[in-house]
Amino acid sequence: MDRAQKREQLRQNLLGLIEQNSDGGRLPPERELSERFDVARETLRRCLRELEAEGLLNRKQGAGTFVSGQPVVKRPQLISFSEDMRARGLQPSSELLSTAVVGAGAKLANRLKLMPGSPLVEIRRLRMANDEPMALETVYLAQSRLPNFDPATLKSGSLYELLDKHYGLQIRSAHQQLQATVLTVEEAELLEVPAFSPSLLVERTAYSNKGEVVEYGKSLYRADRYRFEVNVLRDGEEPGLD
Amino acid sequence: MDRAQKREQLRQNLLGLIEQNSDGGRLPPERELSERFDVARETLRRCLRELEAEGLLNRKQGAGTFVSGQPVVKRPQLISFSEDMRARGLQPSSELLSTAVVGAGAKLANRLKLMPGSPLVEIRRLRMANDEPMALETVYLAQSRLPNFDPATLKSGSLYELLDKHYGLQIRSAHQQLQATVLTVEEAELLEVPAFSPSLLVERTAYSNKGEVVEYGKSLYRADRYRFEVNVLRDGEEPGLD
DNA sequence: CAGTGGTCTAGACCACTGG
DNA sequence: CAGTGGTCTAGACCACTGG
Repeated sequence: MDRAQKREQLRQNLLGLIEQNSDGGRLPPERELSERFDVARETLRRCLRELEAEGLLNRKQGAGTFVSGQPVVKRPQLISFSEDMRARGLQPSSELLSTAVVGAGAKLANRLKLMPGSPLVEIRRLRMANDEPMALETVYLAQSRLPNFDPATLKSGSLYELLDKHYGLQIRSAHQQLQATVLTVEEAELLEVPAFSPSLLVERTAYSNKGEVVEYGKSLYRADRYRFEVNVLRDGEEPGLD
Repeated sequence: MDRAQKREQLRQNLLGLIEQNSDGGRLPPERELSERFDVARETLRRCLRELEAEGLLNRKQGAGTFVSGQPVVKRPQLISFSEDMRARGLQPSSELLSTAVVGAGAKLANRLKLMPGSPLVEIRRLRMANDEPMALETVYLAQSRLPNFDPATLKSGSLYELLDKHYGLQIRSAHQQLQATVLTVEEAELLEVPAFSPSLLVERTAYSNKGEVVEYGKSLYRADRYRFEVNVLRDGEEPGLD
């Protein structure tokens, strides 16, 4: 039998045990399990660790290994504004405020990993939900990656879709930073709230599947209409570290 | 030397090596490292696995272990305020503002899945980083789960630790909601910022390993000193799943 | 092919739990 | 205190890489 298959087999056996002992049940001790399934205790433990990381098990030193009836927390995903709004039951739309080509300043050059002064496409959009302003978004992309870019295509569609279809750029991951801020008079006007209203500022750096920075953007969300949600798990173990 | 300290020591040594071989450099082979740092290869490997999961290393069978300059998406984790601050290189501390027993109103009863009117322990703390106010935190727990609760123990320690040690309650996951808001005069005073300053409001519902709601809390973070970070992946891809 | 990381073992001892 | 999970070891063999 193949080695890799051995751990897979063991995993299946353990999953069987977990099914039988639902919610709160205790598994036999590790030494007994390792003997029963004919694997070394460390091999068994590695498998148990993975199942624990997936939320199926719960181990406590000195006490035992328990089946946890807990639903697994879903990993947060990168979704576009449109997807986000639809998931909230709202109808997304956009108003293109401006597009421009600007030279990258120090900060933007750094974020996008470009030489300072590199030409950037700047896109400003007012993002609406059920025809009410929800967020003010400014996005920067390296112009060199977008030959013959036509801003008009953005009037209705999604930026990510455009990047994918026209330029083969696929966003794979993003780093987001959230902070609270206060709107300027101009921003407040666009979002149709009183000047100096609070706002949730989301900065996003998006990476392609090759690890290149594709996009840097900042969105100002209306504090009265938008909440950001995250589900998180406790503990350092990542499932399947190897 | 303590066992746990041994892996910590090893980790520090490896971090040192990583610093020296920046971006793309190759680490010595595992067998050599394990000899150099006087640990078993499996121990070394476990440490390497962790560093890889954190995105600092990149291992490839047959080829070697490389320092990765690439941003890797880290799974977001539920961490306590103290852990959060330490990760940011700041020294956490707390000032206990008040503890009280209050009856659950409709909203709190709903959040904590209790009958309205159930007694709740309310804990208010000013959380500091490097002795400067960082956040104002209010936490609610069902009193019935905390027999003989002594608020004094909270003066220095971590709430999660207390829950674990004294009551066997382990937090396994949480749902967090973030929004921007404005501080009241009283809140601003405690946080030592001007009245009506913006603030990042984080609401958290924490679940035990059995799926019960353990804690509901809200924290007001100083907008000028705190950013919340999330890394997200597009689509179903999970890094490091086996 | 030599050299690398990946898997697995059998066994020792430690740290914690709970009666 | 017996029993549990947690750490670590020394060594074997496998699977893959790259010249």
